[in-house]
Amino acid sequence: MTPNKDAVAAFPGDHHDHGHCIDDALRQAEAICAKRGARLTTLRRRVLELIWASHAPVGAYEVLRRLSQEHERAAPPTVYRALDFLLAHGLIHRIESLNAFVGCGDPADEHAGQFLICDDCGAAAELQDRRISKAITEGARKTGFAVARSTVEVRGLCPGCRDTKDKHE
Amino acid sequence: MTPNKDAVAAFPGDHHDHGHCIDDALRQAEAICAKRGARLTTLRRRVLELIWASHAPVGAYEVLRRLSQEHERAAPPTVYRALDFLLAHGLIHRIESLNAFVGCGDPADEHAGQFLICDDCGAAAELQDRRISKAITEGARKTGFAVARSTVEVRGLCPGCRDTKDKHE
DNA sequence: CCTCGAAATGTTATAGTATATCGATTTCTA
DNA sequence: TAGAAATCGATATACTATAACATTTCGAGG
Repeated sequence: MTPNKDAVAAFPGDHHDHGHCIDDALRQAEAICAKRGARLTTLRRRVLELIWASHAPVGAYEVLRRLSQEHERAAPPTVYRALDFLLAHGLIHRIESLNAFVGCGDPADEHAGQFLICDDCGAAAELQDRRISKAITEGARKTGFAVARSTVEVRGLCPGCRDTKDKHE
Repeated sequence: MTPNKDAVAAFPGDHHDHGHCIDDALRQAEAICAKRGARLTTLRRRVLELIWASHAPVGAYEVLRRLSQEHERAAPPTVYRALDFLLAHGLIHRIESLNAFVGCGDPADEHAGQFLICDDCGAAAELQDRRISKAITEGARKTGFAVARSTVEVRGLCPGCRDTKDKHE
């Protein structure tokens, strides 16, 4: 078991080296796929890269638009199949409340997604807070419900946007 | 503030008097709308009733299909407008992970929705568990995120379906 | 009661999200 | 290298949601 990862993720600063985020994600993806004998094809790799273009979740059709600029024959199934693959291997997460997808920062570790989504800049940070998972499992158990998986999507303001609002409003 | 409502909701039994659920929901809706000077028109009332047809979330187009059988001129906006009204007044909730809507069992009390959704029978039970809300708020706070509202949708098996599975599998 | 303005609903069109299906191609493996 | 399986191409279509404007209904004030 991995060490405690409560609130592991946070919002990267405005000026972080995002190229590093992308490189890191792609390297991890390759390692994971290699280990599992899964094929991270050029197309899938490229879709993963496009999703990692920022920390804000991206819609499937936005991925399609971007992909189309370099890949003549891209159609909705092209993208959805790649997304399905990436989801199946935990390389991306689906944000239900946005019908959008975001890169997973820690794909090596199986985990339920908990997301903080900024209403201002759109960025999504992934949380892995044991207290939240535990509260959910226990709350559910009281009613006799057996938890399989859970979706937690929190909206509000990220630290950066909160500061901006404070100054200007 | 209302008294503690941790885990207020549970799954109604298979043989509960669902007519009572519907009547109760409609009565509460009328009281709330009256108090606020909001107009619970025939159409809105009927849509609320259709959503309360069961404890499983219903899609907008399913509502439309049902409504069409008695209301010749129903079109998508007819339904979506009614849904918007009902959402605005807290009479129903939207289940993001299903693109569907479910009646609110306690519309008089403002609350964040936390839902337990059975993968087998489709029923959704609403939870109002302070520990979950608290864990989310605190987990978010550690990262400097200011929570506005949160979506919690838990999938798994409800007590009834869990029993059934135990017997037959 | 009447009228006027606002709210609600009707109507048509279209945007946005996702999948079914079948055929062609590539890749892996025996 | 042939056969099977996985991937991708291509087309069509289903499902979800909203835009825009016309018409009707409702209710407050005259």
